[in-house]
Amino acid sequence: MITRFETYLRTHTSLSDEDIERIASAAMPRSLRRNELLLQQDQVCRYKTFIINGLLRTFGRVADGSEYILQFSPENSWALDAESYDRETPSVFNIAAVEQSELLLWNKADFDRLLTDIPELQALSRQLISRSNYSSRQRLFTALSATSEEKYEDFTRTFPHLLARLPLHLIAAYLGISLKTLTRIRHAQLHR
Amino acid sequence: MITRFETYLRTHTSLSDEDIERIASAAMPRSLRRNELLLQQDQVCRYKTFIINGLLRTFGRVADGSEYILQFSPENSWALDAESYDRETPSVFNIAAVEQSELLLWNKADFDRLLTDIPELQALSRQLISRSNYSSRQRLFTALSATSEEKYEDFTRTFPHLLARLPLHLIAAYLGISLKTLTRIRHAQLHR
DNA sequence: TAGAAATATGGTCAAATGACCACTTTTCCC
DNA sequence: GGGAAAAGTGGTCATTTGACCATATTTCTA
Repeated sequence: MITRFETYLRTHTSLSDEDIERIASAAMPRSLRRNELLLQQDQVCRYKTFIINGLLRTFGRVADGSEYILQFSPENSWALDAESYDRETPSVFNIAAVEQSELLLWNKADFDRLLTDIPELQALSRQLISRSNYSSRQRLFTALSATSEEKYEDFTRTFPHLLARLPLHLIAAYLGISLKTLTRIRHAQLHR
Repeated sequence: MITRFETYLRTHTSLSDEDIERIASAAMPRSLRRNELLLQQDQVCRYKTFIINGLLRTFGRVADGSEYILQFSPENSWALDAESYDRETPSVFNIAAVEQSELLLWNKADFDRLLTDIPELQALSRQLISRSNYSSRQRLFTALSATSEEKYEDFTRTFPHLLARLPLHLIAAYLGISLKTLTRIRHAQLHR
């Protein structure tokens, strides 16, 4: 289980075996059942989370109770509410499991120490943050400018591997369109 | 002119006079007329830019030529395409002046040196990047979840000082709605 | 394995939105 | 100062979208 994480580190960095071992051993394993929450809004996000297998979603709720998804985090990726984690303030978002998932958690104190002690982990961390920021910027632009159909096509292009694992209403919540609109788009694409 | 930037640094950091002087003297002044471009898509973003006065917009174009605005940068803020600047790759976005503007530019080599030499500048830089990321995340959520009217109200709440300086079609391009819809919202709010 | 819950699709209707056009007022710049 | 461009508003109509409802199918789980 932890081996998967070690493999991830080995393929994404050139960290020494000792460092990898040190990072991995600071983690707490956790599993999440389908729909179980990892982080609830109004709580502080206390952990940096690596997904070993399964699939998480980060989402927010609006006044009427409906949910909109900011991000999906499949195996070999990370999940956290960065603002809440960094500033130790209550989160406005939630993180929950879409599928039964296996996770590794680090609390902030431990992870910060690893970051200061292991420069290459810091480099990886920065790289991940940057990439995530570039892609949210791109996503914001798509959200502003694309039609519903373009948004769906963009999604299928960008995350082909997630398509089959997600119920349509979650894809709709990610695209910011109604389930009805999404079904219509799919229907129209069939007859072409 | 450069004094304004020095004042900015003094109120946002506790940098020494020497450091402030060093940072300021590495900058190139530049002015931009209304609608003049600072960065054009397909070009590499070579400068970190501080806005002394005036107002910039960062925007992208879609196939049909219409524009959508990612960000406004008024005086005492910064503008750049982070992804293009960091990776020295062609930008997909443009930056242009909404009003006649006075800027300070640093090229990457110079600014990187300042960052390594002056830890507190690095701290400020990190803080600015983080804040910008938190707010784009929040903005993405609004773009996904809010109605046109809610988006406009959110905008007036968040940027009351920009309202009077911006023509409506630029606000519409920022909200990702048509000018017509924006006019309708304003019309409806009058009769209430 | 049976019942319950989740999922996918479709129909209908009303509301929201955008495209296109016209007109007036304001602002800009030569 | 004056002509041109930009900005703001409004009308109309077609399209898109969402809300609500129903139903068939699949999946989950007790």
